[in-house]
Amino acid sequence: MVDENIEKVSIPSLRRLPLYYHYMKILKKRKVDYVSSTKIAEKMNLTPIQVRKDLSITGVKGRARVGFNIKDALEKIEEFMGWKDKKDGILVGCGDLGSALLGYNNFKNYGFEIVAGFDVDEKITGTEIHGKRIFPIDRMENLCKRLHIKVGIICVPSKSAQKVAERMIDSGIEAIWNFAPAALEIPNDIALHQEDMAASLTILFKKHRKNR
Amino acid sequence: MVDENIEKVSIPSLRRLPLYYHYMKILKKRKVDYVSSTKIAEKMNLTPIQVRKDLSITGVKGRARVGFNIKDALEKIEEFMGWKDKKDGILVGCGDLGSALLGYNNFKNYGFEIVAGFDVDEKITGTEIHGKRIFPIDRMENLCKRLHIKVGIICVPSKSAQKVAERMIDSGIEAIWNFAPAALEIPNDIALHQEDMAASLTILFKKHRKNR
DNA sequence: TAGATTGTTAATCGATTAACAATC
DNA sequence: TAGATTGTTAATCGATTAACAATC
Repeated sequence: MVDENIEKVSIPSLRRLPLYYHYMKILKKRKVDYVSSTKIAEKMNLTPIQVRKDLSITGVKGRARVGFNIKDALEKIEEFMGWKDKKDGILVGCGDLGSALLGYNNFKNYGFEIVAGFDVDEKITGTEIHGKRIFPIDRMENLCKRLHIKVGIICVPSKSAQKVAERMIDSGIEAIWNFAPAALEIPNDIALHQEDMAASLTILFKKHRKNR
Repeated sequence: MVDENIEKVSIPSLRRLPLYYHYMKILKKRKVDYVSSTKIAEKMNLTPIQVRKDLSITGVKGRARVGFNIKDALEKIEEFMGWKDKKDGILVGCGDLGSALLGYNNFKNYGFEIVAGFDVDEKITGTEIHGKRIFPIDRMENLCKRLHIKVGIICVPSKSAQKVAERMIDSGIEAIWNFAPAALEIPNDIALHQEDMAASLTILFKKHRKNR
């Protein structure tokens, strides 16, 4: 049942669920116990039907006239999103953005931890950034295989991104989160999520233009 | 014609266009002049039809049997995406992530520039980060109004995000790029783009799980 | 009870894919 | 010329929205 749903969930739903989650977290802190789809929808300019549909994939059940139990809903969202499964990852490219991600404390709330950083710059290899050790890139394969690490984050300049991706794949990485503005060419069985500042900026600008 | 299309373009298309762009940039560097939709589609596991449909919204015309002129296509994408229009923005919350964004050089390729940072921490106000001056948050309204700044980036902790958003709106900001994991409640006429690490991570994990 | 809210089934809307004539 | 590729129109697919019975 749950496994069937995993296949069926749409990307837009996966983007909305965290918003409901953040909002319900705040309500929980305010000691609120229940919230209706109407209330949630109002806050984020969506329809109540959409909120109910999204929440229903997580398996949470609401109560007519009352709404959703916030504690339950938070639990179910965490479970469905896979935030309860612990996952380790490594990060390559410890420049400004890479360093920021190494220190991003919120990852642990989503079951994710970056266990090490890699870089080519000998000035930073051997040091620690935000408590994470930084290794030369030659050590990646050994470390990833030894610790069975499957998630890799790319924060290198675009022109090195493809090479780093290939090296990650050789190291046994199965899921790549790419922050470099580069179209990676990788096999079909490797999961790729592209974080694209260009796309984000453009979506923001287009929405802005539409409003005027 | 162009203005009609602006309304019609889908978010998924806006996310794909930068990928074609990055890829064509590389080809251009390699002195390649033309590329077919088939070739592009192959590289990113899409269909050629989808690539042609996406490209057609930008107004670029291909040539049968030859494909798309890369120089033309890059030009048209830049134009359509609004990367040629110069836009200034400010950033609030100069912690790790905020600092990284202040130093993110790629923004200028998309016509965007962060002109100043704001923070509550007196240890950093008055200093510069990556060449950008950091001001106390009280100065935001005056500066934004004076320089007609319409774009604001939020990099503060979640619990302050709502307050910062409201302050931005008071300062005349019309488009908010929110990196805090918080569901902002803002008027309908303010553009909002939520950058959600939780959503990104989850999409990556789900793709990964599906592959196995 | 009355009425607000859920959850599900059906209808609509929009994006992707297929088909194919036009073109180089 | 033959055949690869574009661009457009039509068909399909999937996500959103509407309708409404069930429920508390």
